[in-house]
Amino acid sequence: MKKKSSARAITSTAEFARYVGLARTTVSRVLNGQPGLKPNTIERVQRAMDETGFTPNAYAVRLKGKSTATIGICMEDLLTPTAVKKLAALQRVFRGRQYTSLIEVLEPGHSRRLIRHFLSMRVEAIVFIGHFPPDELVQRIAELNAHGTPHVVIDHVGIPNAHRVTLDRARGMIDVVDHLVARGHRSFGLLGISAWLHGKLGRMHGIIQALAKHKLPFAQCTRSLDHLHVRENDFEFGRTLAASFATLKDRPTAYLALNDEIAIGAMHGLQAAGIDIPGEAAVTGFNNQEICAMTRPTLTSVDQQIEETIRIGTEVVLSQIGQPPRVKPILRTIEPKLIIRQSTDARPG
Amino acid sequence: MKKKSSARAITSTAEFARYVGLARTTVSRVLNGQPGLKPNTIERVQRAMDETGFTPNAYAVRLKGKSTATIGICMEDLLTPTAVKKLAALQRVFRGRQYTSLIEVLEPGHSRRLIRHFLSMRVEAIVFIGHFPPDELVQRIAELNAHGTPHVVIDHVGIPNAHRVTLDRARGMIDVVDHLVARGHRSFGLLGISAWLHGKLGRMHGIIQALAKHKLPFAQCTRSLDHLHVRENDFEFGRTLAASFATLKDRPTAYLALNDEIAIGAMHGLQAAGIDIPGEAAVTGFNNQEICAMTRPTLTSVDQQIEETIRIGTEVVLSQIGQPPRVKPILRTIEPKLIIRQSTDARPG
DNA sequence: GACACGTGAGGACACGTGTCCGCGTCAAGC
DNA sequence: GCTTGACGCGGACACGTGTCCTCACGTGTC
Repeated sequence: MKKKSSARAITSTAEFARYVGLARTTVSRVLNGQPGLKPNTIERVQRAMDETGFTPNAYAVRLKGKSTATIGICMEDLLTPTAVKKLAALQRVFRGRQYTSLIEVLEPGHSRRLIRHFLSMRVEAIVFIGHFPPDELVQRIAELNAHGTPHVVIDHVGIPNAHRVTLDRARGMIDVVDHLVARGHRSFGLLGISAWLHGKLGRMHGIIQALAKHKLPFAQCTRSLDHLHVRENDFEFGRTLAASFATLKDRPTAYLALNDEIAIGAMHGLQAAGIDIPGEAAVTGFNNQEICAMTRPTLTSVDQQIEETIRIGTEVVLSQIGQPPRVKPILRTIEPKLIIRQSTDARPG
Repeated sequence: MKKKSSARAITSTAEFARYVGLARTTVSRVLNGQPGLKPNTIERVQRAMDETGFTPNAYAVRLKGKSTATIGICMEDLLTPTAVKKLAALQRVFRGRQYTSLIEVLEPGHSRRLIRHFLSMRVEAIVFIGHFPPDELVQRIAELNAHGTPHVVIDHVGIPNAHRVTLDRARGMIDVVDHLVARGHRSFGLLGISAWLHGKLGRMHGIIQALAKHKLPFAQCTRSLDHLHVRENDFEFGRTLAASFATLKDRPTAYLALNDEIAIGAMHGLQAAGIDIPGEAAVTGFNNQEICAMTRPTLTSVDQQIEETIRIGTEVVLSQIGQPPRVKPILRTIEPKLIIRQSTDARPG
């Protein structure tokens, strides 16, 4: 409060101790909460800190060997809502456990430099969120393993050597197909869902499995027009896809989209062609973003269970700290949850 | 590549120098790119770094007095899309200028602790993004000023002592009203827009100004039902507000919403009451989020010009570094931009 | 053979902190 | 008056790095 005109900020405990009129060691003991100090002394230091705004130099503190209590978080970007929701949840959990987060965005081709930055900051673990060039990530994980730095990869495919937490997308699509079949649908348009990615946890695997269960032949019951348009996985991609489907004679009655944006685009495309949703066509998204409740009709989607994903993820990564390196990669899967809304709430035809 | 079985990671240049077979000082000179070294020596060090994954301890480097090149970014939350977009843009700019960002979310009541954390990390400046408890923020800014640490507050009202970059919301609403008046609208419903905030740059100020320009008496031409519902500034708030408006005999033909979520909720509420948009009612949002292009009809909104805001913001904050403290707070304003879409693209019925 | 020059070794110090240790000082209790 | 604690002082060392300095070694040149 006393402004003090502050000639210049105090930058060391020595200087600060002179200001308070105590020995540097005494001040240090106050700051670290050691016993054997008079309440009066403690209060003098507290007051002086408020007056001067002095803070111990974190770099010197960490240097002396105290744990850095820092976790590196490596993001693909900060643009997709789901990625950011994961980041927010993650930072909240770490903060609750007294860890500081070091958040960085990875530009493809610079992963090596970024990891080196994390290591130079002596992070105790690294979390990867988003999708990265797989060969680059595999390489970095191998280096981290050799280096003994714990890690976890959140929901990324094709990184067999990594500890990871992955959403069971197959399970999600099984629920979607079950739901639509129960509503009477027998023909399905696939929007942006292709076979070339993922393994047993992949979407396509779930769709095939579910159709087989209902004795519906995959080849006859599904249709994809992805090859007709530039794949951007966004609203516009969904809209043009749907426009193409709308021109078909025997078009599917249900449409499964890779994500919510494509699904919403598809709804626009279908509606623009005069097709009623859900009366004449059902549409499903994936990710269950807030936006799903704001469309007309509201959009049935699959929720990623982000909170639980992050909870498990932090568990996986924190359990490695201070332990000998694991030989076998950890794999935890998360069950998504189908959220049914208006866009699938009618029987076809 | 060579795995090397890595007994344990190398943690100091001394140890590393022994590994390479050079003197510590020589290694240090290589790492800092000093002249007078044989290419062969440099290459030996590079190779050893690749083999061992050794990285210099950042805490020791910074301790020796080298600038920390770190900027603290204080966020309200990581949930709203606009806040996150600002964060992403900010980090990108700082990275391009070789600054590291320290990103933290501020929980109300803990601002003092957070700022102390930033200061202990010896950040060279602090950026605030989002809305905070004003008295708390005013206090923190005063402390930063006394401490000599540069700062900038992005788009926050009621912080007169801070350097800040603020969106001219009045300008945005003037453009909105001009547009709607040109389309023939004369009566306006206000959704979540109240007078109790902001000054000359506030929305209400712009609305009043614009209506006056068109000789439309404010009291007769505008209507607010905010008091009827719990103010949450979200989709549901907009929906219920619109439902209330729909029951009015002489309801307005145009609706100005505080943000996009309310606007979209309002569109749902009006449409549910059988009112056609834009034929029977026009709706405008604010922020121009991606979602505006995904609704039916697409939503006219006001773009925050985030890129420019951040560009100016970094300019303001970086210009303070290494300079004597400014006595007068800097204030830069940003002109928003009206994006016209379907939701206002008709003359009232 | 003397000299300059290029290259690297190795010692020294500083940065700000935590912690240990021995030594004063002061007050209370006998 | 003496002992005994409680409390604080001040010296010392370590942490890993950058930088400066002196010194040694080798090579090429005159």
